[in-house]
Amino acid sequence: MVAGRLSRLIEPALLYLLGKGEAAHGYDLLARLNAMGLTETQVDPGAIYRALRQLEAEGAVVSAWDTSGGGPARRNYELTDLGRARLASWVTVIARRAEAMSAFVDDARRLLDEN
Amino acid sequence: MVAGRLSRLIEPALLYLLGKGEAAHGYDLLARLNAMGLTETQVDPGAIYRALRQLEAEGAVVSAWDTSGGGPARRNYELTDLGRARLASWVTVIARRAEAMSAFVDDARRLLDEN
DNA sequence: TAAGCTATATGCGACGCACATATAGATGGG
DNA sequence: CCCATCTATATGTGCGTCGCATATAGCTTA
Repeated sequence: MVAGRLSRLIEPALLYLLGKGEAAHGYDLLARLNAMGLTETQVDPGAIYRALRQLEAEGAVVSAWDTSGGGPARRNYELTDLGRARLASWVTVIARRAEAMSAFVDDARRLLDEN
Repeated sequence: MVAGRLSRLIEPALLYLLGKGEAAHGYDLLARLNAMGLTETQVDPGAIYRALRQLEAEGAVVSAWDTSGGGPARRNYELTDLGRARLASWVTVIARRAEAMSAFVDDARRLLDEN
């Protein structure tokens, strides 16, 4: 019942992973994002691909097909300067929210412990 | 551009405020919720009233009309045991998410500082 | 009596996902 | 050789949570 969504963490997480500079196509990012444990459930592939395309439409990333390796073609993504700036914006927002949430948790725990 | 939604913080915040036991009708909760600073923008009254009614439908709160005071009638809300349990569930979820977000912020800041 | 505050409520639409499904190239086993 | 499976990208659809607008109505004050 009580679940809690991702609430727009996919986008900043993708920007972060791309900022780390390793090979970066969607399917790989999907695995790495799941490994980060930011999310409570497995991340939906559809959400990844859509987020990447929107980020590209906004100029935060650029992509290029890679047909060199075996298997189906990969769309490789790279972070732009605008993308780095976008990540920085996200960080301040998320930091503020994390702090507010921690404070709330402390208050609520105190209340619950009172009984 | 970079905004970040409430991501389901209204419901736990309401449960918390009701748990503190003070007079509790929607309009008052609205002001107190805004004072908490949990949200980046002002909370929408519609969201409050809808959340309260849904919580009542789920048995987490109960309400009663109060026509004693001046001004329009107020619908006073009270937390149930089920509501307290619900708040406890939320707290564990939010604590985990806040921790993950803090860790992400640290990592991302380290990455951005590398330049 | 008109404006403004208190108080509750609904309509509508956007956005971000969850779940399902489609496609297709490559690879390995029976 | 063909079927299953893995890799990889992509779209369709629907739902929940708001954000914004609007409606209503009682009471207060100028």
